[in-house]
Amino acid sequence: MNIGQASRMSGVSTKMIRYYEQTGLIPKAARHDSGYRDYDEADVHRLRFVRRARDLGFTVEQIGGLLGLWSDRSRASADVKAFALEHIERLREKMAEIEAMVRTLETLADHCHGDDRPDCPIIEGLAEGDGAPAAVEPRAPRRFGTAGEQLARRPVAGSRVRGH
Amino acid sequence: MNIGQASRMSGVSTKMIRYYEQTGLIPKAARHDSGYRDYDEADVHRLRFVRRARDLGFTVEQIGGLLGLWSDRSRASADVKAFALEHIERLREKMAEIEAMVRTLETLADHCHGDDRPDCPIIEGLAEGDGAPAAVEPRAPRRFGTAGEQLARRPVAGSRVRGH
DNA sequence: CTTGACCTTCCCATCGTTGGAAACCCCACA
DNA sequence: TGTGGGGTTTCCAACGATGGGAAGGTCAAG
Repeated sequence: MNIGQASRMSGVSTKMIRYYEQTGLIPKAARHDSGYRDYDEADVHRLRFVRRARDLGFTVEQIGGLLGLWSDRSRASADVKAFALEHIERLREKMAEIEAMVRTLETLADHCHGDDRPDCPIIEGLAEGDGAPAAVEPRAPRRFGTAGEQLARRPVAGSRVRGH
Repeated sequence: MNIGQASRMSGVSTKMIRYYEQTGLIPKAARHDSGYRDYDEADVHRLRFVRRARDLGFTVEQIGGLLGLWSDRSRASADVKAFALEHIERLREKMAEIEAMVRTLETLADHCHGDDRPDCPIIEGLAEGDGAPAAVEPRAPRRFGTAGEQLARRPVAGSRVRGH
């Protein structure tokens, strides 16, 4: 089948299928004489695997590892479990960071009367708030970046395949 | 003061200070005869504001809005509060997405014995799991992208200024 | 044979951030 | 006065995952 149908069946956009192939996450697709990529059920199966892993927050690199574990019939289930548990741990850290943001913001918002007057503890909190970096000892490098950095991200993607 | 000192005092890297200036988030800095940028206390104050907002997960664009609210003495505190509450809402959505991932992964991991044998419900869940996109109706476009997409992000950044 | 849907390979943009190169500036020390 | 080292300037590129679009080739139905 052509890439479009594989896309529809897997839920991975054609753009991403080509990208995954190009970066080596998935093997190069077979080609028709025309040059069109040709996919079979196994390919679609793999693409679905990739998409589900992606939906669970694994990076493409990690998915490479998962694909390896998938096709390695000699690997122990403990290996997979460790992989998953580590990922869960990372997800929890991310959640904790966001939760901390929410708490801070709620505290600020709670103290803001939210009426027509200009005085606003939220803005003042941002302007004068603690955590003054000059007064703060160097924070240890964080393994996976601030959650804040993750929030500034990309628009519309739940609409992956259908989106065009 | 030079950019380096402003960076140290604000917790914003020199790179980012220049970037914020270039993109218009902050006004162009004054210059010495030498061409070096020149910052005063007010500039540092603004940079700190930006950094705190960033740490709370606001995008640079949103921070532009916040800076406007900050300097607009005629705006109502209600405006700021609405801004904050909306952001909190977005943070909560993000958390909920990640939480859903965690739940799914935990369910899978719970069913994995995690020993030397190769059978692994985690891998099988990825390979065969429900949510088969072909069988699923088009999901509505999501306003802020899947949380999964946010997780593939950047290394080391808590070490912003100290990092070099 | 035309039309339109599909496919191909390109390159570009996004967002926030870092890295590096080549050049220039400043200050202290000899 | 020379020199060295550190700070600074601008510019260009990369990351990761994704979408957008152009310019052209292919295919199947009419």
